[in-house]
Amino acid sequence: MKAPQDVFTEYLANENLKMTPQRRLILDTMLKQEGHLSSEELYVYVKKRDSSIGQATVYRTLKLLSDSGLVEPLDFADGVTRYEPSYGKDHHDHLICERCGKNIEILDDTIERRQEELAAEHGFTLLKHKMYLYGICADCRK
Amino acid sequence: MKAPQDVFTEYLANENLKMTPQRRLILDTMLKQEGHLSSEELYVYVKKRDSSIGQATVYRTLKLLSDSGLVEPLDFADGVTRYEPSYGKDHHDHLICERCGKNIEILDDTIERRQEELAAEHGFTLLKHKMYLYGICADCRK
DNA sequence: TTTCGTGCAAACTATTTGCATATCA
DNA sequence: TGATATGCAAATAGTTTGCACGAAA
Repeated sequence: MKAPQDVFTEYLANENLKMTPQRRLILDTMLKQEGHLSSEELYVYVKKRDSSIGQATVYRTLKLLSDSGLVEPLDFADGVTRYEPSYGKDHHDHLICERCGKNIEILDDTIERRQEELAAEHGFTLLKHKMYLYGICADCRK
Repeated sequence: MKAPQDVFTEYLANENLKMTPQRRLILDTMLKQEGHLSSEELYVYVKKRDSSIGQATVYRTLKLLSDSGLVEPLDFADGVTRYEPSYGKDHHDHLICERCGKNIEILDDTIERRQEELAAEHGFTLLKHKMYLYGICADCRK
């Protein structure tokens, strides 16, 4: 599997876009973080490494990373778009504790298959789906 | 089953809030519309019936309707929160055409059941879920 | 008759964009 | 060299909020 940095560089070249130190740094920072980062959060980390980088560049780069398939936007419906590295990772959905915010990655073949079937039954070609389960985790229920 | 208007009145009384002509009109307008309305869209309809009503009142009332269980907020990830009447209606998910915006209500017992099981396997008590399937419909594929 | 609601406009938050300058290919 | 990227600040879009006045319980 290609390194993410190479994937990004190739994507940029393909689109007649350019690799820059900013883009390299933002991708690197994104990949080093675990879990789900908002643009704002990523911006904070990025600024620690290069305080001259502007917030707009982070927004713009995240869009590129998303278009190139390296990260995936998540939508927990709190008004903030978060991203997670997705390159080389299996698809998964999310199980979220409404009390403590705990966020567990889940995957279920039965559901995935039924989603395909359901779409087909309605004449749709399925492109993607979003599934979020919200509940209270065991710790919070104690 | 109680009338939605009564449900709303009771909810308000319970919360020490008041029924007003505006709230009555907004609920009534919401229920008369089919499908998924944003606050902005609802505001346009509401203004046709009473042009003195302010947009903030529509936002505030939608929140109350949501809290009282009469309507449900939807999140199609386009930056706009939409609502649909949910009182007395069965739960369902959405299958959305990315090209024409067609929006089909779907429901699948197998998926619903697996969602419960998945949550339980992780120690969660499931409160709710969101599932959106995105694809291209037959018409748009022609 | 007091608490709550309303309309208005201003405030807010997340994100996007215009522009002059700086940088990559 | 010429197209693209950057940082900044201003602009945008959806939504929320402060306030003085008006209305429901």
